Amino acid sequence: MMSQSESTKDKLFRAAVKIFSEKGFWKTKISDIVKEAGVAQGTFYLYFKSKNDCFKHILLLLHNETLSILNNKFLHGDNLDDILIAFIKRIYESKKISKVFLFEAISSGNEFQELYFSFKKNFKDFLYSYLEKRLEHKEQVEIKSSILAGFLREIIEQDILFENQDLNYLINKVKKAINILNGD
Amino acid sequence: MMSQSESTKDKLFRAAVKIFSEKGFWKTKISDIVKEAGVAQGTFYLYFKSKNDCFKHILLLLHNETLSILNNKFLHGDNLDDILIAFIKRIYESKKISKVFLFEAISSGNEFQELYFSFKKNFKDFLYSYLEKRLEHKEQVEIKSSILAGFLREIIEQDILFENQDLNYLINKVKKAINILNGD
Amino acid sequence: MMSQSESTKDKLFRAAVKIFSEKGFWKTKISDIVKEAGVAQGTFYLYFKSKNDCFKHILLLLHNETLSILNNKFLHGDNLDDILIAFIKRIYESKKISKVFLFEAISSGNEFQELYFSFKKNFKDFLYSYLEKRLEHKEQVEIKSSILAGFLREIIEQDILFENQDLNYLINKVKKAINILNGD
Amino acid sequence: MMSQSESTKDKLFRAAVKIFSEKGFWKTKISDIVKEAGVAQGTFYLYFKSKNDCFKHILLLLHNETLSILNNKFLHGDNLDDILIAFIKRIYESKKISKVFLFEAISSGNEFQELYFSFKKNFKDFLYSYLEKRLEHKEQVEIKSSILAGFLREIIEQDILFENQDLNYLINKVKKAINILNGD
DNA sequence: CATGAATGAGAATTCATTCAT
DNA sequence: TATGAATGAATTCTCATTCAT
Repeated sequence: MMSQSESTKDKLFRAAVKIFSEKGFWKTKISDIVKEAGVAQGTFYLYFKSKNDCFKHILLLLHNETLSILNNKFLHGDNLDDILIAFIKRIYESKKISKVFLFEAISSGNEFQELYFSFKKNFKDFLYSYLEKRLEHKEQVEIKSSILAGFLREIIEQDILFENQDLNYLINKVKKAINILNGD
Repeated sequence: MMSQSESTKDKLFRAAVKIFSEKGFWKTKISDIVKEAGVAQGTFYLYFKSKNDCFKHILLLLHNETLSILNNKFLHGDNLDDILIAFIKRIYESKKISKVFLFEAISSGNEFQELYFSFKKNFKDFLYSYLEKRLEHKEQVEIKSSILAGFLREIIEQDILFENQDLNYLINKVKKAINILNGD
Repeated sequence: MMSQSESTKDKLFRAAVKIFSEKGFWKTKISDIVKEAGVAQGTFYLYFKSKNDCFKHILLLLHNETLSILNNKFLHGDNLDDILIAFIKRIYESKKISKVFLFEAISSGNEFQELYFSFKKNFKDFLYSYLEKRLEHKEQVEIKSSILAGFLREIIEQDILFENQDLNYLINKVKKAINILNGD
Repeated sequence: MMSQSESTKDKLFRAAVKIFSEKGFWKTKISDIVKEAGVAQGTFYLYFKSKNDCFKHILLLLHNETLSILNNKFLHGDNLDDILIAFIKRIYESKKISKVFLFEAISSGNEFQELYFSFKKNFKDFLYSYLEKRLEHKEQVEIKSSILAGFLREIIEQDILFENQDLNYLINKVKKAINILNGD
C-alpha cells in the first residue's frame, strides 16, 4: 500500500514537471505547482527544500533514467540505430520533462547548466566510444559524434517539441541520418 | 556628429548585451544594466519601454544582421563552405549576444521563442534552398538541412560558448562536416 | 506510579526549557522542542495549549519555586546573607530556566512582562520587609532594596550567565556587597 | 537644506525606534515601521539592508552617543555624581531607544547580545577606572563597580521604564546610592 | 534629456496549529 | 495518548517601473 505521503510527493512532482514545462523555470511559481497538485502552499516545502531543489530533482531524474536506458542498450550490444531510436523514443515519451531539461536547464543558472553539460558530456562520450569501435576512419570519430549529437538535438527541438511530429517520422529521420553518416 | 542621447542609448545597449549574456534574461536586473552603463535608473526607460522591450531589441538586431550577412553571401554566389564559415565567424565575434539569442530567448517567454524559431526557419530555408540547387539527390535535401543546422548549433554551444575554441579550429570542423555530408 | 503521559510531559517540559534558554523565546520552534523531546509534533499540543502557554508554564514554575524557597528561609528566621545566598544558589542551579525568565520574559510580549515584574515586586517587597526590620536608618530601606535587587541581577547577568563563574565566587561577592551596604 | 532622502531615512529611523520600543524586536514588522513612517514597503530597503540591519543601526547609535557623553564628562574631570546623573538623564531622555537597547538587544540574537555586553563592558570599565582613582580601599573597586552598574540598571528598569518616575526623583536616588557606597 | 528616490505588487518561505488515523 | 502530514496565514524582501525635480 502506498503511504499518503508518497502520493502527495508524486502529485507535487507531476505538477512541477507540468508547470515547469509549460511556463519554464523562471515563470513558474510555487503557487502554480501546489495549485496544480491540489495541496497547500506549505506542503511543497515538506518535500522540496526550495524551487531550485525541486527543479534539480526533476533534472536529475531525467538525467539518470535516460542514461541508464542508453547504457542498458549499449551493454546489450544493440547497434547505433537501435540505441538512438531508443533515445529519441524516450525523449518523445517524456516531452514535457525533456523540454525542461533541454531548454530551461541551460538558462536557469549555473548549477543547472552544469547538469546539462555533464549530461551532454556523458551522452557524447557514449556516442564517441560507440563510433570508435565501429568506424574504419578513426579520424572521423570526433566530428561524427558532434554531427550526431547536434542532429539529435535538432530533431528534438524542431520535430518533437516545435512541430510535434509522430514517432515513425522521427525514427525514419534518424535512420536516414545514420545512413548519410555511414556514407551510404 | 552623434547626439548625446544616441551615445547614452549605445551605452545602455552594450551594457544590456553584456549583462544579459552573463546573467541570462531572468537574473538580469535593470539596476545591473544601468550600473554597467553608468547612467541613472530612470534613464533606461527613456530608451526602452521595458526590460522585455530591451531584450527584444537585442534579439532583433542579431537576427537581422546575421540574416543579411548570409543573404549577401548567398546572392554573391559564395559556396556553402564560405557561407557557413561566415556564419560561424559572425557568431564567434558576437559571442555574448549570440549566447543570449540561442540560450535565453527560447526559455524567456513565448514572445522571444517565436523570434528564435522564426530566425531558425529563415536559416533553415536558406540552407534548404542552397542545398536544393547543389545536391544531386533531392530526397536528401531535407535531412541534410537538419543535420547541418544541428551541427552548427552544436559547435556554437559546445565549442564556442562552452569550450571557447579558437576560430581556426571551428572553421576546420565546419569544413570536415561539409565533406562528410558531401560523401567525401 | 507515574503514568506514561506524565513522563511525556516531563520530556517536553525539559526540552522546552533547554531550547528556550538556548534560542530564546522567539527563535524557538515547536519543531525544535519536539525533536529534542523525541516525540511527534502533535504531541506537544496534548500537553500545552500553545507555544505561549508552554512558555508561561515554565515561567510560573520558576517564579513559584523560587518564591517559596525564599519564604521558607524567611519564616525560618534566616539572616539576609543566608537568604540571598540561597537565592543565588537557586539561580545558579537552574541557569537555563533563569535565563529564560530574566532575559526572555521581559521582551517576549506583555503577558510575560507582567509576570516578570510581578515576580520582581514580590522579591523586592520581600527585601524591603526584611531590611525594614533589621536596619536602624529606616529612610535607607528603599534605596538599599533597590541597590540589592540591582546588584543581584547584575551578578546573575554578568557572573552567572555571561562569565559562568563558580558558586564560591558568587557567594563571596554577595557577602562583600552586604557588608558594604551594612556600612562595614 | 536637507535632501529629501535624508528626511525619509530620518522618518524611518524615528518610526523604527518607536515601533521597536513599543513592540520589541520580534513582534515588530517592517510593515509596522513603514506605516508609521508613512512610506512604502520597498522604501525601507533603500535605507536598511534588513530588519536586523536597521535594529543594529539603532543600537549602535545609542551605544556611541551614550559613551561619548560619558567620556566627555570624564575627560572634563566631572565627579561621579555628575557623570552618573548625566547618564541617567541621557537614558531618561531617550527612554524608547534605551528600552530597546536594554531589554531587546540581549534577547534578540547573538549579534545584538554582543553589542549589549560590549557596551556594558565599556561602561563598567569606565566606572572601574573612575573608582580606582577615588577610592581608598582598592579592594572594593570591583564590587562597587558591580553594585553601581546593577543599581543603575535597576532604576532604569524600575523607575524610568516601569514606573515612569520624574528626573528629580531619579537624581535624588542616584545621589543617595552614591552616599551609601561612600559609607556616609 | 537625465536623475534617483519612491513605489507596491508579487513571490518565496516559515512555522504554529490542526486533525484524521 | 500519540502521530506526523497537511495547512495557510503571515512576513520578508525584490525589483520593474514611475515621476517630480
